[in-house]
Amino acid sequence: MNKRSSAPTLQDVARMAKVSTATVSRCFNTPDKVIETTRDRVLEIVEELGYTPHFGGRTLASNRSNTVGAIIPTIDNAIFARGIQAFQETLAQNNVTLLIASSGYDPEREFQQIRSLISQGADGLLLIGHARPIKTYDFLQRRQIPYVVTWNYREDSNSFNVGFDNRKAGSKITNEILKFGHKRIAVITGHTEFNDRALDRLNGVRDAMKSSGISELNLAIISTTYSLKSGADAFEDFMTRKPRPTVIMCGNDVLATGAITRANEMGIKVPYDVSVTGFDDIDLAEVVQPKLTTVHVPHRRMGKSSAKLLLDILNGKQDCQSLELEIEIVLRQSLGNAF
Amino acid sequence: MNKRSSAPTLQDVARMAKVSTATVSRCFNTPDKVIETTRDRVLEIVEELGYTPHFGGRTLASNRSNTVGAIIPTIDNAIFARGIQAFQETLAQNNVTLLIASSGYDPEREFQQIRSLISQGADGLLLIGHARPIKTYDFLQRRQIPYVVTWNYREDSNSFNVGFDNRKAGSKITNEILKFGHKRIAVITGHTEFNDRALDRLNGVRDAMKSSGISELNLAIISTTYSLKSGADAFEDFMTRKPRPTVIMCGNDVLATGAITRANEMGIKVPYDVSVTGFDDIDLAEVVQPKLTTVHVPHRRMGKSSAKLLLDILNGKQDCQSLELEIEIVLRQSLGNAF
DNA sequence: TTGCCTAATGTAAGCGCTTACACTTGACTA
DNA sequence: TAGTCAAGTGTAAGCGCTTACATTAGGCAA
Repeated sequence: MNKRSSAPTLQDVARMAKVSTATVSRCFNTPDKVIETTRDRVLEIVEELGYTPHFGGRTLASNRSNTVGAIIPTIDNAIFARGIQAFQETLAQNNVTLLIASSGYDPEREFQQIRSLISQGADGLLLIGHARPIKTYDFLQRRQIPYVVTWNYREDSNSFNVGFDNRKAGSKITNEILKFGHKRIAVITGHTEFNDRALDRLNGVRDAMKSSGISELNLAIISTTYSLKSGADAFEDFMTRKPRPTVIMCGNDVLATGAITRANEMGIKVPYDVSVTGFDDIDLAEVVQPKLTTVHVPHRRMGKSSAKLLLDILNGKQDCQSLELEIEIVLRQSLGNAF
Repeated sequence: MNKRSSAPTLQDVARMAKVSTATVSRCFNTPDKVIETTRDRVLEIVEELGYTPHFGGRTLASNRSNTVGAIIPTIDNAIFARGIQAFQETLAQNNVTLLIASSGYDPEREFQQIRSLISQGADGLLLIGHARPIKTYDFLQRRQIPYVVTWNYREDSNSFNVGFDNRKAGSKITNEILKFGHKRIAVITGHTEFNDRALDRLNGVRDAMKSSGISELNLAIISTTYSLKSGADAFEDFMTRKPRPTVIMCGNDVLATGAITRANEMGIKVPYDVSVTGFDDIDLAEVVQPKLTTVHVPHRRMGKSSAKLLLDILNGKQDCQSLELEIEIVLRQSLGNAF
């Protein structure tokens, strides 16, 4: 990597403005401690030189970076995009920069990324979901790293936590489905290892079935990766089984869209031949035909609230609180009566 | 922001391993200059302490950060997600971290973000498109910042550049459309100010029409923001005009999907009543009914190649070359004969 | 006038790291 | 045997910045 040789330094500015480096520094950090005439002169030079403070020097000296990190499973998925965008916007309003890294749903990589972001100077972190190895939590604990867990809310969590209860959400949509008279339920879920959102949703389905007195024997599950094609393939798999399920619940809208697309190709009519539901309520849900009945997740609010909480923690605010958000079921056309 | 007080330092490691700080440092940076027994001892302590090198110190001392920044118009859009994901993966393979910032299509904010990323220590940058104010280029020039422009390829660019020629692409799909006998063409484009991709695509349409001897009077244009709803509204607007266009070309697949969705709602049959085309070939294109005829953009290849080029530049490799990628037209169902 | 206080600014230490240079040791060559 | 060299390690300077503390100057009360 090459040198950033030509970058002007605080020294350069100080020399040209005929003040000490301390004064220049104060112009940035505590402007009201510098008399206006001096400040103007300094800022003029700053402009002229195109001076930008050197981040490394700054963090070293002040032991803070105004940077937080977020580690998300993948960038390439609409599921996270909206929430992260809101998270970032809120941080930006507070002059905090966001570093984004992705783990590819791999806890080991997540751990590395956490270390990497911390050594990059991140003051705090945003993490998705609760499920991660103890050693990761140990590290966070030992290094006293402020962090917020989002995308899932758990009553009993030891972490600061903003999100919705995926288990309740799973139950809620299942109850809705049961109202339509469905008995044979199939679930296409994302892999549940180290993905507590997926796992909790699935357990929510089980909860609801149990409390309605429906045997687990009526529940069929395929777990797969999050892609249109996986959703489509899993759908086809279910449709070749006998007896067919009457409803196919999908772990997110991407899987559900894949399923419906395949249904259309196979000439299977949704919801007349089989119902399909999604989860998330991303744009896709209103694009696919028939439109998806799904769980509406308040992504933007989640991102914004997470940012606020993390900022509060970092600013040492007292009694910071975890926050549970509510979800709603959005009834569209892909869920119909059991036949 | 709070202190990271409890982080162990190089010193701590050195003391516990009974070596100098230089040796510990070498274990990380030039491991083959340290004899194995020493290295093992050091790494053991590193593990035990959960030591992570302090980024600030590191950048200060070495004047490099192994970090590059990317400024994209928005995170919340599938258009960029795939390419950026590939970009990031390639960097990660080379132990380079990616910082992502978003500009919201605003050149002023882009400039700020560039400054911010640079002061964060980014060694180089990825920028989307060529269109930005001179002062931004001046800054990049003056500070000698290595950068790669992507998502558009221009023969005459002064910048390192990986992408496809949006103008040619615009022509190419227009020619395809003309083969289907279309004469009255409507375009729904993103705003073209400081968006050279959109502008070039539009100019490509004009080029193709001109060389086929079709008057500009047969071209209607609406420029709008990139969202499903904007696409839908613009579509409806066009459909109420007389005479109606026979084909609606959309600046990207999101707009096109919005258009088709609205068509379905209005009972307008695509492609029998009107044809619709997109641009990008994201997942959406195969989900919407009818499936989209669109321009396939090699997003992943673009991201990967951009990363490689940027890394080469940063490593001071000689004769780095800009790279033009080819696009292809994907014929699906949304384009039919003019009626 | 003297003494005290405050506001503005300067001085200089040191944040954690890399690296040029110096030193030590042991092996090899002439 | 002395001389040369390379490998492994240590010493210490200094990267750009913040900030505790020191200094200066001017205003005001006694």
